Amino acid sequence: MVTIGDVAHAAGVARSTASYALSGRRAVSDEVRERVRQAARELGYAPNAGARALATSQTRVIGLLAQFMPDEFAPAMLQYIQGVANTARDSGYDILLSSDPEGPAALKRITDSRMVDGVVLLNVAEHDDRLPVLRAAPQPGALVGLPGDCTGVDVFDLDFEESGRTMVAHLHARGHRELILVSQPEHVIERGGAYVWRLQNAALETAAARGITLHAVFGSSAQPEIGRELHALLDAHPHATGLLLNNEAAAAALPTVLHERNLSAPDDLSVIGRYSDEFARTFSLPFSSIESAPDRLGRMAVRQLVRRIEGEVAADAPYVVRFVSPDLVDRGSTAPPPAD
Amino acid sequence: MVTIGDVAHAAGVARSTASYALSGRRAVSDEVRERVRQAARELGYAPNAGARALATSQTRVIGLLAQFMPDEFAPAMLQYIQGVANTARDSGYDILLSSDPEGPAALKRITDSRMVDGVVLLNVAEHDDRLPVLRAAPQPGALVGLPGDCTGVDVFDLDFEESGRTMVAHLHARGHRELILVSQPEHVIERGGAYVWRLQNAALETAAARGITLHAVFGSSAQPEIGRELHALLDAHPHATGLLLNNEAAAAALPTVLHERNLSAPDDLSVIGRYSDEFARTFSLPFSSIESAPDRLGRMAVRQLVRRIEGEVAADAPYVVRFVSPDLVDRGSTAPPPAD
DNA sequence: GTTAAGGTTCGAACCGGTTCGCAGGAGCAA
DNA sequence: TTGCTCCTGCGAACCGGTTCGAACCTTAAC
Repeated sequence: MVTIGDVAHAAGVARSTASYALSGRRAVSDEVRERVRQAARELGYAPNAGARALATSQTRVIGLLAQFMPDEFAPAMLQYIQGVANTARDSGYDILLSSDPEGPAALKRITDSRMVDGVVLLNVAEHDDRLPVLRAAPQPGALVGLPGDCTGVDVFDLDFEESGRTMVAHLHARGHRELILVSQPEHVIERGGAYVWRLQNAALETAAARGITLHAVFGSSAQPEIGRELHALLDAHPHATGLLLNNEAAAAALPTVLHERNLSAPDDLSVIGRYSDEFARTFSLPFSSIESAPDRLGRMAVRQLVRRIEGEVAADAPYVVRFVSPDLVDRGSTAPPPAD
Repeated sequence: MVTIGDVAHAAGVARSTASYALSGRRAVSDEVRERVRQAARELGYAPNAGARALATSQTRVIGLLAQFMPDEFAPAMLQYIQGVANTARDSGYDILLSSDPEGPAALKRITDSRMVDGVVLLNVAEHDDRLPVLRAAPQPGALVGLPGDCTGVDVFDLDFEESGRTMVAHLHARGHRELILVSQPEHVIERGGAYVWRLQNAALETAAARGITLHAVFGSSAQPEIGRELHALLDAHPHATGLLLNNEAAAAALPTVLHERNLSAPDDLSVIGRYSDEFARTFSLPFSSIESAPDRLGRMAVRQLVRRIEGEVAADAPYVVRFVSPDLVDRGSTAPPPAD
């Protein structure tokens, strides 16, 4: 392989001069700089990443720890990954992806061996095993998802409280007085998905404050089951006029269920979901929804991480916990309740 | 950070001895080996990846070049990535992910700077811009997807010809004599998706050889359109009794279309798709399908790549082009045609 | 008792970059 | 002419591993 020594030799200068000519970190005469660049181009010189990392203790690589939950919808995860990957490379970083089932060990390996300058954790749970490892690591970290303890890391998440309030307020404003909220299954919460609680509690409080009824239930995340559950729910609450879905499987199953009951939204039932626009497109769901904006969250996390890596924020600058406000994407599935 | 020098010092030996003690590449007395290991453990030593790469010219990282097509279904892509990532780490490799829209430049950067020991290309097109770059690189490469020219790389793909034959033969064996094949849209083919042709041509030949009718058409990959197109198709060919779908959007839209026409599979229409089991689960599709096995293909590609990296196959060993035979996953959507 | 063989360990060089200190030369003022 | 500064470029050291050759010490063989 062609090294900077070869370039220097071809240009008739010392290695150090070639390095300075290419990096611009010290003044070099115009003439020499041009000769060096020319030589580098002609020889097809590309600096060796390992050597550079060794010399500068910078890898220009960001670690991305994704955990694939078998019961989670793939499109959303891929959007997170894309948001992170694209933003990273716009900032001049590559991505080291770990989809490791046992995340903490992988994280430790990657940070200990200095393969990365920083780390993004996706899908962070309430008590996440990866967090202690990340805090002990010398590299900065950014999370997507809100853990119980946010010290030492920058955190980005959707504002689930606000999402819950918005969903209820939206339907209440249109005159609905009895609503059903289908959350994700309990095992998602047990796994650390506290966001399910956050949305549900905020929704319940809002409903209580406004004096309307909200039936909150957990639904399965598997397809045939959730369909049956939705039927049962609609049977059990015949006077409910609004349906809130914080459960992607339920949203995907609902069109069929409505069809089978010969109902349509918003004429018979107003519906609001909570999922990404991409998800809506993939399943061609006609329901208005709170946009979960995975790409945006991924981008924000990387941006902040890069700022920390490059020292644009002081190492002791306070850590950020930022909630992005929910956008309600109107697909026309809400209206005043039927006159009855 | 703690270096091997620190470990050596703590154990009272030379750096080289510490290195040999840890790597086992030369004999070291039991006593010293134990002392060194002990010291490494106590100090929390982890070798610096950059330094090791520099010394050994091995990074133990595999580059993964995924191209996200906006009109492609995310779940499948994620499965490829998972298959690659999991197999890689079982073999002791990490993954450098590039989702670069402009793949060739990213590939060149990664290989030139020696960030990776080898490369896996996903979603390879008939004439793929990344291939010349890969051939010029010093690292070996493995592809998922069949390009026009396979020289210099190992190639893995589903056997689309066999898939086409199987689909037609399966229905013919059950007595069907007029079939419809919905392929992916033409722009997928123009982009280099020759596999669409491969399946379609094989299906047409098989139908011709068996003296039955096959209407082959291209369908959109967007949701509202493909639904209308399916309706139009069924209108246009009222005597067709079998439907073959090499188009994921069509498969996802079909349940609704059937419902709207008050048809059901297999009683009124026999249906076979071509998509992954994961895809079927995500959309809870009740149709039998040719399994596209993305995880399996990803795994095969990494396995072979690792063999080449580690020199288990001679550098001049012939390159592999392997087609995996299609599995037909029976979900009970095929039967003899209705008596009529 | 000398020599050969074998097992251990050490020191030095190397991988390919970056960076620091210094030296040589030009330009300018005193 | 001397003295100073400024501009360029060079050499050497360093980052943290790995690996080669040689030296040392036992032990065995003749």
